Amino acid sequence: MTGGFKPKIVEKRWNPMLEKQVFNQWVSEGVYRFNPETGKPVYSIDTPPPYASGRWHVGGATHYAQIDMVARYKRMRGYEVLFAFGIDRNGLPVEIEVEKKHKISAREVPREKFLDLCRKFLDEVEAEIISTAKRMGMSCDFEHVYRTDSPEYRALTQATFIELWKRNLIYVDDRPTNWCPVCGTTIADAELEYLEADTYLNYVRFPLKDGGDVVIATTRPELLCSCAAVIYHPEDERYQSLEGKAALVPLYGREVPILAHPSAKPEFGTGIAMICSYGDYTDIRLFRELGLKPVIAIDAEGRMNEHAGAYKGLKVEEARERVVADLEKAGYLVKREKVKHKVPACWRSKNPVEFISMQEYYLKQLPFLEDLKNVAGEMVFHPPEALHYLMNWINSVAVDWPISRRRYYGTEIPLWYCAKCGKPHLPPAGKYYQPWKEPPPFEKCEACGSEEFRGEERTFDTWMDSSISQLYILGYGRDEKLFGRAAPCSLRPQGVDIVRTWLYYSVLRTYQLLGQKAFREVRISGMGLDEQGEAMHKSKGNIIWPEPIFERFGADAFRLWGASEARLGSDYRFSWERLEGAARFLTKLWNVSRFTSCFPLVEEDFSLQPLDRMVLAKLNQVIKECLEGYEAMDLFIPAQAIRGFLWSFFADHYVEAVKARAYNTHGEYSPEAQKAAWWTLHTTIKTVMKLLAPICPHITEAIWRRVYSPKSIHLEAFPEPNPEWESSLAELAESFQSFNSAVWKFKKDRRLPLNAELSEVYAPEELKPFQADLKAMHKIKSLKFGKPEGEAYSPYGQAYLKL
RNA sequence: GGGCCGGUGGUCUAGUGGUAUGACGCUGCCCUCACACGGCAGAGGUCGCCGGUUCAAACCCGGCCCGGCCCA
Repeated sequence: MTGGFKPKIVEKRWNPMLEKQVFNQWVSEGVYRFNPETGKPVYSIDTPPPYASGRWHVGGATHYAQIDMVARYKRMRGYEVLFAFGIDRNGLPVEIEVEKKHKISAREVPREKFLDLCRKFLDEVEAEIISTAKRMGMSCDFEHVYRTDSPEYRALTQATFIELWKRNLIYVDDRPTNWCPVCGTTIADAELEYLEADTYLNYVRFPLKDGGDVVIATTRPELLCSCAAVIYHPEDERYQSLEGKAALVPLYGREVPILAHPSAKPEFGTGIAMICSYGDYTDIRLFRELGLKPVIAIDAEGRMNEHAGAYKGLKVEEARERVVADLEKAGYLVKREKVKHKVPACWRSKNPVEFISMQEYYLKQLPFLEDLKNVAGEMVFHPPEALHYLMNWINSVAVDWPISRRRYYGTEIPLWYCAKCGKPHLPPAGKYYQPWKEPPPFEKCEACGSEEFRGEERTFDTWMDSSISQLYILGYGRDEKLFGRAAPCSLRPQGVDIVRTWLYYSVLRTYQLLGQKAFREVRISGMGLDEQGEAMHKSKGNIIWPEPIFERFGADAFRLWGASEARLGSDYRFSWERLEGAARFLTKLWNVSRFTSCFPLVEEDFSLQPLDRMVLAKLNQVIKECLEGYEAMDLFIPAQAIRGFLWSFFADHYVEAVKARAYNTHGEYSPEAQKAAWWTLHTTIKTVMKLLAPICPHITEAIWRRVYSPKSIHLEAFPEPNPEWESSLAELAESFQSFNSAVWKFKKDRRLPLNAELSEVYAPEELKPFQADLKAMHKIKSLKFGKPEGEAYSPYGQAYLKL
């Protein structure tokens, strides 16, 4: 380097492999340990407990990285951040994975053994997830990772159930619910997804009792045996003559009424439909509305039962084909049309659900919907429009929440039933109970005095556990001091895909238990997509894993990409190109810092030059932008602002202009002016490091510790605009930049090196304050201002130049 | 079928009344003393389509098409 200035940062570029060292230093210094004893306000983040049945792909990893950025920002803003990290270990996906892996069925192995297999599997995946989280530089409290299947957590789930039971919010009912024959359990509406499927629309002739016939259209001919009525639209002129008549069900010969009902769609099929128990939601509604008697024809395994007569024992799909064949043979089948339609399916197994009557426990939610809309409105959403995802769902909730599941790896429903009279008994809250294998904590039945009990075998819907994570992390029921101080939870960050489940249920449960909003703020992010813009699925084989990215580019490059890829709320598409772009910015950052690190840190005897004041004024603007972006939790904004300022303005223009003064090789600048250059360089770099620290925690930490302080940058206060830096000189930035470009272009057009000398140049009048720096920067012998006379000058924008 | 969101150079993105911002990529030149994972310069878009309002529309209104999400 020139003039004996040696950089404190020696390496020419940042080595991402050093990130691990940086992380270990944080751990050994306990930088992110949550300390409830500080007087700082608590900022609690209810990070989604990643589901332990699968590792993170880049989409998931990006989401967690973004949450970490928010956490780090809040920490620098003076909050004691409670950044919990939990692992969601309950529920069906684990069971399905384990069944697949060991080629077993949960129902065929002893429960105890099955649970062990699940636990072992979960431990393995959990270790991978935590290792990835650490490699990404997450600033969670890893010393206190919680698990939703721990006795403490499950005891809390059970305690909330006991509480709600006592308040009469839970009841038993035998009603048609969504039943997944593959998983063997009831599921809630929120757990349904609609899959497009190819199927046949069958046109079936129903004879009329009094002669003649009608043709109905159905996609579910196997349900003929449970047909209870035939409907047409009241305004459908084709069928007015059918009023009051009865039809005979083909193959079964049963007589069913023909009714006019607005649920029939005249444009669908023939406009006449059959109502069966239960083909779909409409069926369920109509049975209830018309008081029809259901005939359940499908059993819990998804097979036809005795009501189906000859088709008994067949699976639904098999029965469908056989029924169609028999209809055709008997002359009832008019035609078949191939159609696409949406079928409700289990979101875990992806199998179509059946509607089957089952006795299950329900949690009342219908009476709370209006209140929920009110508390939802009290929560601040980022982005603000995301509120209506929740509102839309609340508005479409139509039935209470079935909360019991006929599965194994979940929190047990804490109930024992009297073996004699059947009365359910609740244990006292506070302990974790496993009624299927434990004796009851009471002697005899309250009702009949019997001493024999039967333990409940079912578990809860996983969302019963997940929906109290915001209470659990704050110590609800365990640490009342912390809870009283920190509730309601400050932030729920989550993906848009689980608004109707995790967010909705959390809001519901918190309201039911505490009568208040669950969160102060909610951050809703879009989904991570692959390079083609499609969602990543194991089945599609398009998953991109983050670990190779960390190896090649480092966690910070990945994080910067994750921050700058898309605005908050939009989906983000993975791109190797853009990732490389992020990595390149880090190299730039490193090298500007390296350059700056050549110069001494000075705090006095400097005299700021106009060029310096312009930079500081611009820096103020960047600080403001960053603050706005971080407050809105939209990391795209600070990421873009920092990049634009540091690279396109600071490095490209200011640094180039200030080099001569900083080196002051020939002593043409005063020591005060030279020191001002040093001070401005360092002040800007220090500030930018802090602005970027939440997004790129490793590289900023490395630079910080090498040049500025042995203490972590993450313990620094976040920058605020400095009123003393305000200056109208900021308005000259554009003119300054275009003048530089003009000179560069002039030299380029003449194939001159950029360090070639120019004899005479005219610059715009307003740039006069920068005279000395500009002169040195462009090697101009004579720099004048305004517009020259004569034709010896080449005009370049506002500049006029002569060799 | 209904609702919501989006459609801006090859890709992504800013822009809410005066013909367009930035990034990535691309092309050319340059190893200029922080950086070739660099610098400089440049090409590239009539802002999904049609119509309307207006002196003036990417931006306002209506209709349509495409993509996505949610609901029925």
